[in-house]
Amino acid sequence: MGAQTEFILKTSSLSITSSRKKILEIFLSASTALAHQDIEKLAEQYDRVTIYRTLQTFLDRGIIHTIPTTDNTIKYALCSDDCITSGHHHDNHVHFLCDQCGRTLCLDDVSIPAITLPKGYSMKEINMVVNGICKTCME
Amino acid sequence: MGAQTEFILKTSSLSITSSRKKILEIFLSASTALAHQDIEKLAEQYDRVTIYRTLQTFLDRGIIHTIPTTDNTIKYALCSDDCITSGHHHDNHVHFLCDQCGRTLCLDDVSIPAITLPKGYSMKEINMVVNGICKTCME
DNA sequence: AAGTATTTTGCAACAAAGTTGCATTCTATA
DNA sequence: TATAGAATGCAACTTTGTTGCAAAATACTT
Repeated sequence: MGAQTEFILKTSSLSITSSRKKILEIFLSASTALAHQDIEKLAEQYDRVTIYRTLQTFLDRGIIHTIPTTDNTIKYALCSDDCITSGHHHDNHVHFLCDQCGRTLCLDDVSIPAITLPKGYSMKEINMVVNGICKTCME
Repeated sequence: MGAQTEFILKTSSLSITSSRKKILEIFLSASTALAHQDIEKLAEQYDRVTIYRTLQTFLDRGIIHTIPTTDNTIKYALCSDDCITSGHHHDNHVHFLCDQCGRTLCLDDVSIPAITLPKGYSMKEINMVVNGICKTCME
């Protein structure tokens, strides 16, 4: 556990601090994407500002990525392995937001289909987010 | 112009007020999706609270829809005609966010491809947002 | 067309979310 | 282990969003 977080930090040439390890652990043990607020609650020993700055650092290094939502919050999730090790970010799966339990899930098995943009547009990133009821809430 | 905004309000059985007309006019003459902040600047004669409430009302009636972005802001855009008149909201085109000029464009001609969710998931809404450089900025 | 019920607005106060500068503490490295 | 550089915590601040309530505007009835 500690080893894994330290490895990720070293790989991204970030210095190893307890707040970074803690926040990484939170992501590693989370089954869903997390909002800033979620992380604040789970890492309450650290200052709000530290969490803002740590999340920003992780985004810059491609350790985590953001998932856009329609409710004015941003959710963060760990990038998959190939996403971390490769130079730039590419996250090719669909995200699912459950309207009932509020969780944000990475549908790793559902990849984003290709689209053709009109002439003159260049694509850098693509996001596909589905709202609905998740498997757990349907049962 | 005034006639069009009043028609939209009447169709949605909303009372006709100057702030609602003004905000609708802003949307009608905008070529891109707008953030709350944009509307505040363009309708500065009205209270911030009024704008929040008006946008919420328009969302509830399906006059406008939201576009999720990765930068923690929500953008609003007019729904297309068939989107207004039909009972519930269905916005089937891809949205484009230009990283250079910051504008959010509705790519009306690019429809969202169908995807298959894993067993047990039900889909209510789907959003597809592309980041990159828009046509105007590429020239 | 005037009066009235209802809705909408603006204000004030507040709560939450995010940012910045700076002094202190911690980490990496020689 | 000493030190340069990076990260953290704190305080103060700005921005963003919310709520209650009185005043004003709108819609409706006669």
